This record gives sequence, C-alpha cells and structure tokens, in this order.
Amino acid sequence: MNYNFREIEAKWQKYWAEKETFKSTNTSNKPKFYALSMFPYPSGAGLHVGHPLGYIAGDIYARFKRHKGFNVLHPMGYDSFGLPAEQYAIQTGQHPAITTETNINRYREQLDQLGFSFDWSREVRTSDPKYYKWTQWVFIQLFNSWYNKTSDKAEDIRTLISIFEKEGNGTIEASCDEDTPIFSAEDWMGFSEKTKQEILLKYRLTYLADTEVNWCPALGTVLANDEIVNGVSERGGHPVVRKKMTQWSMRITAYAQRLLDGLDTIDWPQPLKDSQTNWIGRSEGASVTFNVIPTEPSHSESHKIEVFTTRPDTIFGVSFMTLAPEHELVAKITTTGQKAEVGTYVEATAKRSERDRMADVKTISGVFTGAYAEHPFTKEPVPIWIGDYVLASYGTGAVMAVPCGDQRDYDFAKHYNIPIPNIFEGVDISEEAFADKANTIIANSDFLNRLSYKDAVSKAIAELEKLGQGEGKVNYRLRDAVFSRQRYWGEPFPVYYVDRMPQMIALEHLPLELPEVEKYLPTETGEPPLGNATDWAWDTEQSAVVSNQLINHTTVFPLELNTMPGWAGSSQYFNRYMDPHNDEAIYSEEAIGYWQDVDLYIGGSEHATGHLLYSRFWQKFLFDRGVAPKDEFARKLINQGMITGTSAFVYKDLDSKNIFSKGLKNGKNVIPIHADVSLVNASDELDIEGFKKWQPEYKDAEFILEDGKYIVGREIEKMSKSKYNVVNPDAICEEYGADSLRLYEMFLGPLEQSKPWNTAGITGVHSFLKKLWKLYTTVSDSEPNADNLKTLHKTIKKVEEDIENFSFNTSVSTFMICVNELTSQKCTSKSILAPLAILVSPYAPHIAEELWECLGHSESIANTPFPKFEEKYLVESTKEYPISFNGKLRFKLELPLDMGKDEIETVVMAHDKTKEQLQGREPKKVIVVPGKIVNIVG
RNA sequence: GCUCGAGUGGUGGAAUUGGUAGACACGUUGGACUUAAAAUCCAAUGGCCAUUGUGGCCGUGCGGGUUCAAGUCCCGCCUCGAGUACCA
Repeated sequence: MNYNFREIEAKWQKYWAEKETFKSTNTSNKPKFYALSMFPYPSGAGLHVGHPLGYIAGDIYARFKRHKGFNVLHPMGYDSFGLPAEQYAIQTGQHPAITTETNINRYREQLDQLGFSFDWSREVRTSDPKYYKWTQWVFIQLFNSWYNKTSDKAEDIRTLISIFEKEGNGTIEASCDEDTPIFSAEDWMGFSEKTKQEILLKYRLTYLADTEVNWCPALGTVLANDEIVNGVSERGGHPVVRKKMTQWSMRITAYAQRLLDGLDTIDWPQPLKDSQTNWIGRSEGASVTFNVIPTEPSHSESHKIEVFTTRPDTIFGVSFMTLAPEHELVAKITTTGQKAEVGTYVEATAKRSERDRMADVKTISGVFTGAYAEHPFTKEPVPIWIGDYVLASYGTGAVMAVPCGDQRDYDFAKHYNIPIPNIFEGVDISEEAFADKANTIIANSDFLNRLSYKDAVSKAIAELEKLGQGEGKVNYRLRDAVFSRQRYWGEPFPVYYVDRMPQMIALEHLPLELPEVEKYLPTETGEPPLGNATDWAWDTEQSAVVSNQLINHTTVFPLELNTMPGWAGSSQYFNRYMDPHNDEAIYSEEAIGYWQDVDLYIGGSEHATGHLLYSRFWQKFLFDRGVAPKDEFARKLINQGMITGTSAFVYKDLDSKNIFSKGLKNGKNVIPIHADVSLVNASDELDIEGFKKWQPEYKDAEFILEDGKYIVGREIEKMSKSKYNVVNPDAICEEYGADSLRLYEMFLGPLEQSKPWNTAGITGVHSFLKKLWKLYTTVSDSEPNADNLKTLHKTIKKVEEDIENFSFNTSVSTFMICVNELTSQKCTSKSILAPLAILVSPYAPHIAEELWECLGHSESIANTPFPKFEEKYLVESTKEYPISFNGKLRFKLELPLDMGKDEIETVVMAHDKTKEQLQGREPKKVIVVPGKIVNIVG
C-alpha cells in the first residue's frame, strides 16, 4: 500500500476538527503551557510558503509540550483592522468588513490544510466589536490613570485628584506634559471644571495634545514618514507640510525605564532587545538653563532656554546655542533686525519633513536670531542660533553648542565663523572636534580645570544646582506614541466631547461600533472618514448612537472621529485568548490566574519597536492596575527568519525584439524582466511558450537560446506578487502533502535565519515520509534487538534536545538517519515503531496519526506521552577510541567504556600498533581524554 | 557613522565543554530495473597528487597568536547581511 498523503491528511484534519482534539480548558491539574504565534493580518494575497514557517515551529513545540504532559494553549486569530482593506474599499466601494471576511476564510482554509493544532474555539479578530470592546476598555483605563513616579506605577486618576485637593501639584512626582503649571490646593479648588479637566489631561496615560504631524492638505490626511517622498506625498505627489494637530497620544515615556529594566527578565533574542534598548535610547547627562538676555524693549518678558547635554563637563566650551526651527522661543526672542531672515528659514524648514531633513546630513544651514543668552558661570553673552541639525523631537529641542567637543557643533561653527574655544588639555582641535571622553582633561574652565570627564561632569552638575540653573537628568529618545489615525478601518475611540473636553463612554454602552459610511475618504472639510457617518453621535439621554445631524442638540455630543492605530488591537490579544468570549470583563481572574503569561511567542523581528514594545507597555500598565498578574507578557520569544523568494529574470534587448538567455546577455544592452517562477523548471530553464502566453506583449519576441535552452537569471528577493516569485503552499500540499511541507520548511535551515525558498529540495523529505510509511507496512510483535533500541533511543535523545533548542532542522536529519537505520536493520518491532510515530508526530502529525492507528490505537496520537529516553540502550561494552600519533598517523582501538584514564594510557602504550608507530622511540607525552581521542606525541 | 549578526563543498546546511570538518538533504555522475519514461534501489561525489594496493598533501573569508589539538579561543583586518541614524 502506498503513502496516500491526500487521503490521510484530509482524514485527520476532519478528525481533529470533529473531536476538538486541541481544545484546551482553563482548569487542569497538568502544568500549563502557552505557545503563541503572532496572528496575521489577513491580506488578499493569501498565504505564501514563507508565512507558515513560524506557525509550523510553534505548532511543533506546542504538540511536543502536549506529548510531554502539559495543558497547552495554542490559539490563533486575525489582526483584521488595517490599511489594505480600507484602500480596497476606497477604490472599489466594497466594505472593508466584506473584504476582511473573504480574506479570513481563505486564510483559514490554508491554515487548516497545514494541520495546525490550533484551538479555534478561542479565535479572536481585532475588527470584531466583541473583541474591540475590550481594546476600547483598555483605552478608558489608560485615560483614567496617571503615572506616580514615587510608587513607580500607574494609579487611578482619582488618587491624583485627591492629592491636588490636599496639596496641589507642587510636591507630586508624576509623568506629565512639560508645560504643566504649578498650582496649590487652593488654586485647584478654585479652578473651573473645564480647567481641572484640562490639567488632568496633562497627567492621564492617554491624552489629547497638539502633535507635529506630516499633513497633506490635498489628501486631507496625516501621512506617515514613509508615505512621503521628496517632500511630496507618495500618492499623487501633493505637497506635505509639518503641522500641529490635536491627536490622542499614549504616555509610553512614563514606562521608559521599566521597559528597559524588564528586558533583563525575559528570554528574548539579544538583537531584538538591543533594538528596543536603542529605541528607548536612555542617555545620562544634565539639563541646563540659560537665561536669555533681553535686548529690545519688546522683549520685556524674561525667557529661559533649557537644554539637555550629556557633556556638562564641557560647559565652558559653549560658544553659541542652537534652537530647532520649531522651538517655541524662536518667535519670541528673534530681534527685529533678524525677523525677516529667521521667518524665511523657519518657513523653508517646515516644508521639509523631519525624515527629509535627517537624510540630508551634509548641508549645514542655520540663521542667527540676533539674541544672546547668558552663560551660567562666565555670564558672557552666548549668541543664539537656529539650525535644522537640532531636532525639535529630541531633548528640549535646543542645544548648548560646544564646537570643540562635538563634531556637528564644530561644523556649524566653522561654517558660520563662530569662535571655537578649546577647553581640552593637550588636544589639537584645528581640524576636528575632540569627543573622546576617556582621554578628556578639562582646561580653561575655571573650577573644572584638570578634571577628568567623570569628575568634571559631577562637579559641573553640582555647581549648576547651586545656581539653580541645572541638574543631573536622564533623557530618553522614546517619544509618546501618537494614537490617532484619520482612517476608517480601525477601532473607534470610546470618546465623546462635551464643551470640547473628551469624555469616556461608559462600559455598559461599549462597544462603540464603527458606523457605516458612504465614502472611506476624509470629508471635504478635512475631517477623518468617520465624519462621513450620518448616523453616529452619542445621545446621553437615550444612551444610544443617533444621527450625526443632531450634533447641536443639547443632549447630543460629537464623537471622536479618529480611529486607533494598527497596534491597538494587537497590544492585548495574547491575554484575551485566555478567555475570549467573556462579555463581562476583558478576561476573568481565574483565566489569567491560570494561564499567567505566554511561555513561548514566535513571530517576526520586524515588530521589535512596534507591536512588541507597545504590548510590553500595555502589559505593564495592566499589571500596575491589577488586571494582569505578570508585568511581562511573554517570557520567551523566538524570531523566525524570513523565507525569501528566488526570482527569475529574462533579459530583453533594448534595441531589438531579442530576449537573451542568461549566458548570452553580457555585453548586450539588456534590461532584466521578472518571469513567473512557475514557468521555470528546477534547472532554470524557461517554458518559452508559457511565458509568451503569460505576457502577450512579448509574443513576437525572439528568444535567443544557449544549448537549445532558455536559461533564466536568478536573484533572491522578498517574496511578493509583484516580483512573480511567490510559491503557494496549496500547490505544494497538493503535490507532496502538508507533512512534507512542514518537514521541508523546518529542514530548510535554522529557524531564526532568513533563507531562500527552493522547491526542488522537497523531494528529500517527501521520500523520507515514503520510507517511513514503508517501515510500518510490516509490523510485528517481535522483541527489538540491541541495534533497534540503540537507534530509537539515540533518536529520542536528539529530537528532544533539538526541540528544546529550536533546532528543528537537525531533527529532520535525525529522523532520516533513524528510518534508514531501522530499514537496514529490517526492524518490524512494534515496541520500536510505536514510540517512533510519537517522535515524528509534532513534525508530521497526519502520517503519525495514521501510523498510530495502523498500530492498533483508537485514540489520537496527540495526547500520548513522549517516549522516555534511557541511557542504558546507548551504552556498549567497548567503545572505539580513535588514536592519533603526531597528529598524522591514526588508528582505532576498541577499549572498554568504563576504563580509567591511566589504564587507557597503559593499554595504548602496550598496543602493537603504538609500538610500531613509535619504532622504539619514547613518546614525549600521551594525552588521554576518556571517550575522546588519544594523542601520542612523539 | 553607530549597534548587532554572519562568512564551512556546486547548493541548503551539520559539527556538545576546543577533540577524526563537511552529518543529513539537494544537485551532479555512473549503474540496476524498464521497450521507454516516471518511480524505486545501489555506488561515487571538498580540492590536488599517487595508484596494482594500503595512501599522501592542502583545506572552514584573510593575516598572526595560544594549544598535543582551533570552524570553535585571543589579536588585527576584509567582505556580506540586518537594524538604526544630525539623539546633543
């Protein structure tokens, strides 16, 4: 009987679904194991062979843990809000929900076909109102919380209000907006309700604030940095300006230090931790206040410029200051004489996006404001400049420029002929700045003279503190996360406005569902797409959504029209799987109390500074507020590598109708054109007729062959529809089966490494499965012999180690060796073949189930205990020790395994072969390592 | 520029704490079976040299070093990849 994988796979997929084999319970006396793979965005293109890599690895591990006696949670769902469905809606008018539903069904079909052990009863979809109700709920919790720096955690906003009532905000240590004014308890009690709300907004963990964005007036929307090319929009080429807009933000900066510290407690890949560390960008230094010298009568108001520096030791080297063009003081301190010039410069830089400015590092530009600040120690006037090398978004948007110690300041000073005082002992700064902290000795700096970097820093900070003009400070690169998007297909905010102040919709009225709109584009007046809804506003008396047209009615209030960004829905889904159908709470205490956190999370490294950072932030917040028991959501994380495509190219001659084969293109004026990989065979030979049919514009082209064949060029590229290099898993399953695909994806190389797909090699694992199948065609109750047992236990040991180390590729090799050995041993013993089926089952579950049934079992193999490794079957009476002499002559000697080191040495020296090799000479040294090699040095 | 990672046959990749480098697979070549093909099975396959035969030399990006012994450890380079980028 042949290995009929199509029949077998369909049979067991049906069996698992009907018997709910992988449904997990929230109570068990088994230990728990939560294995999670990142849920996908269901795109219209469906899955290609690269997508399942991480799912297969996660599934192998989950199935392995099940065999090991764990109660395994292995869920799957869809991150189903997102841009592509919305863009499709804009183009075609088809509702994104319909597109999404279609795509999900397609995904499900493809996933089912691969035989995953997902518990589908727990499926979540971020675009499902039942799910996003709880995304909205988390938002409300964030709104109702503030960050207490003293207790170092998020607390209920009411505790803040009661502090305000008792002592104002002068004593409180909290994460809040920079511009928060100081007030007393009396002040607070005297504030109007609106003022109180405005102040609280500066403390809430999600807040409304004016944020600089890339605004495209023609498109009526905010664009992300990567949607802008050369200062105009990627779509349509419309101008883009930097603009302040009122947006929701998340106060993730409150968690900067804890997000950094938490990295030490989790088993995540080092590169990923590094990129989060980088992203958070902690730097230690000082904040220094410079007083602006009033120069004109109109500048009667006194101004202070606060800067952040990591080099307070160089403060005597300051010869100018630079403000970012967007700095709020620019308009206030510029002298009348410089107004025109400054105005022109600020306008010019506003037209360039921040990314654009950053990309253009070489051009030095700036302008003098005409104003001066007073040096805190020397009291000398320091000219204040504006320069676009200073970024508004980092630090305070202003720097004290020390040209002798910082290359950018140095270049700026050289360019504008600003003096470059040298404050370093024995250093030449005529060519470039000196930034070597380790070899710094300060000079020309009053009380800092002769001090090292470290001593000078602490001395400078101490002196600044005495003056009240500075203090030691830790600065983070991390910015608060803008949470508003002018999109349709996202979670609506559970927010309405009374007197322009945001109010949260009560839990019993959630979810606030997305309204129907006719157009998915922004409104003519520049409001987000939700502004097109005619049937969507909150009526507090009726507690219902009513027509938008009633907005001016006294009891009806406008709703927030922005939607949440893509990462909102994915920031808590891993916990929701624990109790996905709960309508009363985000999840029950019992459920999260049992499952706690994710034990193994598998997904791509591209989420390092997005999803994986935001999720850690939300988790820490939910932990602070007592909603989650752990402050890190995933203890171990694995990044699977990307499977890239192998694109094929034909070479079209620009001057004729000729298309040259790869070997003939050199010296010709050709352009490469993508050819669909399905038209090319394993030897890179093109199906020319197929190509002409596929691209009719080349039907009259002349294909110039080499050796009678057209050979394509190959190149490794990201797998994508537009590169015609997509390999579809459905086709592979049809030809070789899901088990072959699963094994092959693992066999391709180390899980965490990127590697190109090459279908040709799949025959190797497929023929392994056929051999495996054949091994079970003759099964007997005969006793296994020593060789059989050795082979089996060798395999158990290796496979178990491999799975624990995520070296899935080498265990596929181990299986192949095992089957080859058992075949040549003519092993038929059931007591060998039964455990072998279990070993294989995490990798190739369908065939394993079938073999298990052939062996006479009626229950699924999925819950059978993993075979136990026993050392004794590997132990032999003698072991071969290779012996090398002078590193050149070698022979093998069989010695008892338990022989001691000295004993081995004696035996080796007495051995005829040794004597022969030594030819009467005395060895200088005999090195014996039991179980390893014996070296005799002559 | 900075940070991290990686360089091993024609290809993907193996190789515990330093201990017979190239497992396993693809590909290639030869053979068996077949009218033929497919499928299957067997053999060879890092390079060079020698050969009637056992064999010898060189080999893990490059140059040094430590060691009886280095793909693995140390120092100095080169190349490629990923991330990040005027971070004060």
